[in-house]
Amino acid sequence: MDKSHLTHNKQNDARTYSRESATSPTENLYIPFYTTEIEKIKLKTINATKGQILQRSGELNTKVFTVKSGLLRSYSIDNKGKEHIYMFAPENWIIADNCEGDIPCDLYIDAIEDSTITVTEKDFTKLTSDRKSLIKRINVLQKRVIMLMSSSAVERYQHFVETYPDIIQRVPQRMIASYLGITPEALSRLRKEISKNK
Amino acid sequence: MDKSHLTHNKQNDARTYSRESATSPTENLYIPFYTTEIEKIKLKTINATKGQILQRSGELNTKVFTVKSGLLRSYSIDNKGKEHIYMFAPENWIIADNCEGDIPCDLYIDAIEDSTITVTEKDFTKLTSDRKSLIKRINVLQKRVIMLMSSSAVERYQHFVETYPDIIQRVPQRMIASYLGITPEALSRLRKEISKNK
DNA sequence: ATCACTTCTTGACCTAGATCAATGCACAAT
DNA sequence: ATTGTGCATTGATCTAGGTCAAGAAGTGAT
Repeated sequence: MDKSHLTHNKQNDARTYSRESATSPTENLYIPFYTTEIEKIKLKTINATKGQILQRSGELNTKVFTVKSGLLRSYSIDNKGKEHIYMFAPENWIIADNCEGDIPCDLYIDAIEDSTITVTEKDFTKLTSDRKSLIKRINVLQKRVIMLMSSSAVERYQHFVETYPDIIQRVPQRMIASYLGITPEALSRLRKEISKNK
Repeated sequence: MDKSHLTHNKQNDARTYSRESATSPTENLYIPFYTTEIEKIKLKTINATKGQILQRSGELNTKVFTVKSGLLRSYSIDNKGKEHIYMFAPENWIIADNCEGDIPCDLYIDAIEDSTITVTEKDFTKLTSDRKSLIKRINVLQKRVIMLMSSSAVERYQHFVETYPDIIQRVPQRMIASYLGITPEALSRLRKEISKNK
């Protein structure tokens, strides 16, 4: 039996791998919403050791982290205590929760490797309205990704009902199902369950 | 047995429901990336009848649709022919595929109700670099949402391997699993299957 | 009124992936 | 060398949700 995948040594490979090559600036897809020209407020550089937490879910006025070396990740923790990784951020990537100034963030951010990071303040006063819209949109998508990873169909349905009560009235159920990522049959049964339990 | 949920009449409810109230401008989370000031190029207003397709997956130079009345949706179709709705767009919402000018789009857009829509051209030449970054980010999230809804764990893993070969080398498998939305055990088994079948 | 069409529901069965528990392994600290 | 710790693997079993097929009920057109 082929066991080559069992003996693959991650750490050694990493050392011989060019860390810059796979994430060229033009391929940097993780930039959340600032450019370096505008928001150089309270910029500082810090070192984080492996496992160090830089941001916790529920915090306010979260920062924007630019990874100089090392590797960060952002993740949420569901009601069963399970982690769901939202993204990884290697060298030259930017990572942050896109929550607005006075809204508690959803994500934890910590260091997977010892890392050097620059930290910047968010400054919403300098954002144009279209960039604010974009950020809102990213936020909605962030929540949707996390829900798809961590919530049951029932939870996703209930969230949809609360968030878009008007849409429910106007589209056939099979489309709601399609939006939620389940079949119409599953949605039908799930609605029956919900109406039974109240 | 309670059958009230069975006799609920969607259409009649919709008529007595204020369509404006639930989607006030400040709550508009679907704006993709333009504001009305900048991109008023080739703006025209069209009427679409229920079921009419405004955009197909694979098309280039797709437009931005602003819904004046009615209801649109965007969706992808997977390799089994199944539709996955990415978003709904009722009155005053903006809907588009965020694909860049010369890249074929992923989404279909059609009318769920008879609708009146204004159509605008995308103009990437007028975008600042940070807005381009934001759009790219939205694009990545769009793909991730669609993948979470329509692809198996194996497909999502293979996509991850291709997209982030460097990350694979640097993080423990349980974190890849967490990113993919599956358990470490499932990832282990799935990798075994893949290595067996080649 | 009737026919065609679509949506929703329900039942029976299936499957991808989850859960739980045990084992083996690499690596770090002593 | 040994003990601990975290990670990957494997097996056994469970379950949320999928698939397939058959009705029921609403809607629209003629």
